[in-house]
Amino acid sequence: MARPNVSRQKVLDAAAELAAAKGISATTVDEIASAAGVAKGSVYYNFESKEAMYSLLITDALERAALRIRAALNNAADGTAVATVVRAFLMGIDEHPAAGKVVATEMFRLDRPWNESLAAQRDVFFSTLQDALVRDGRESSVSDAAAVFGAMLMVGFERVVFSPSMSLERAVASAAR
Amino acid sequence: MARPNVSRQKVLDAAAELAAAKGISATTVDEIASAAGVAKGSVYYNFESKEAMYSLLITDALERAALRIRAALNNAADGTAVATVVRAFLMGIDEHPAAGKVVATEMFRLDRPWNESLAAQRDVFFSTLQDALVRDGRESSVSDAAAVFGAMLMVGFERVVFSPSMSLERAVASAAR
DNA sequence: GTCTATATGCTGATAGAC
DNA sequence: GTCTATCAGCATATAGAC
Repeated sequence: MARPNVSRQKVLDAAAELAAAKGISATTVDEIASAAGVAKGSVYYNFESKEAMYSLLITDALERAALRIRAALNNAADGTAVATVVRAFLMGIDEHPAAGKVVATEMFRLDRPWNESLAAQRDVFFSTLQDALVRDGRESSVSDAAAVFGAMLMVGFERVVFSPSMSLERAVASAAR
Repeated sequence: MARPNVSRQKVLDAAAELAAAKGISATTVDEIASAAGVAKGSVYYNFESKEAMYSLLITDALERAALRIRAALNNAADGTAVATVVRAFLMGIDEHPAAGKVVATEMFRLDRPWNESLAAQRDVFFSTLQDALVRDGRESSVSDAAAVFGAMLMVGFERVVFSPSMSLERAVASAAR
C-alpha cells in the first residue's frame, strides 16, 4: 500500500499477540483495541469484523509460509530438500512467533470461517513436502507428507512455547528425519 | 458407577460429536442438549458447567491414550517400540474419533481451563516416546519426541478427517519413521 | 480517522414445577 | 431426574459527534 495505515497495523499486531496467548475466541475486541492503544471504533473502521480480521491474519501468515517453503524447495539440493524446507518453515516461525502460534492452534480445527483458505494452504504444504520427499528419494505418500508436516509443526510449537533454547539445527534434524 | 446415568452419557457423546465438528467454544449448551435429546436443565443436572464437562471429556480421553501407549511400550520388542506405540495411539483414535479430534484441536492451545492436565499428559506422551526411541536405538531428545508426537497426531487427524481409506499400517509406517 | 456511548443478540447458568 | 421459563452478563457491532 502507498500509505500504510499505522492504526491498522497496531491493531493487527495486538490481535496476533493476544490470540497467541489466549486463543481467538477468548480474545475480545475491547482487549485488542486497548492493547493497540486505539478505541474500539477504530478497530471497526479498519476491519469489517473480528472474524474478517483474524481471517486476514491467518490467511496472510499461511500464504507467506507456503511461499517461503516453496522458494526454499526450489533452491534446495537433492538429498537435503526436506531439511531445507523444514528449516525455512521454522525460520518463518522465528520471525513471527505470534502468528505461528495462532496458525498452529487453528490448524486442526474444522468449520471455521477461514477454514476454506486454511485447507487450500494445507494442500500447498502437503504437495511441497511430497515434492521434497521425492527429491530426497524417500517415500512420498500423503501420509508421509502429513507426518513431516505434523513433525515440523509440533517441533516448531515446542521450540517457541516450551523450549526456546532448542537450536534451529536440532529442531530441523528432528523434524526432517 | 454401579448405576450408570444414561442421560449423562448421551450428553457426553453429543458434546464430543459437536465439538469435533465445530470446536468447543462454537458449540452451545443448547445444541448439546438438543442433540442429546434432553432439556438443558438435564445437562446442568449432570455437569457443573460446560467447562467442567469438556474438561472431563478431554482429561479422560488423554488419560486413556496415555495408559494405552504406555502399556503398548511395555509389551513392545526392542527395534519396533516406536511403531508399536504409534500403532496403539492410532488405534485409540479409531475407537473414539470424536474425542481424538477434540483433543487434537486443543493440543496446541494455551490458557484453557483444562490446560494444566493437558500439559501433564503431554509430558507423559513425550517421555513415553523418548523411552520408545531409546529402545529402538534412535536419537531421543525432546525435539525427537516432539517430532514423533506431531507426526502421529497429524497422520491420525489426516486419516480420520480427510483420508479414511488410509490403512492403519501405512499410517504407522509414515508416523513412526 | 478517531473517539464515546449505545443497542442488540446470544449464551451460560439458575429457579422451581412436576 | 427431567422439564420449561427466565435471568444476567457480556461481546460484537453501530451511530454519530468531533
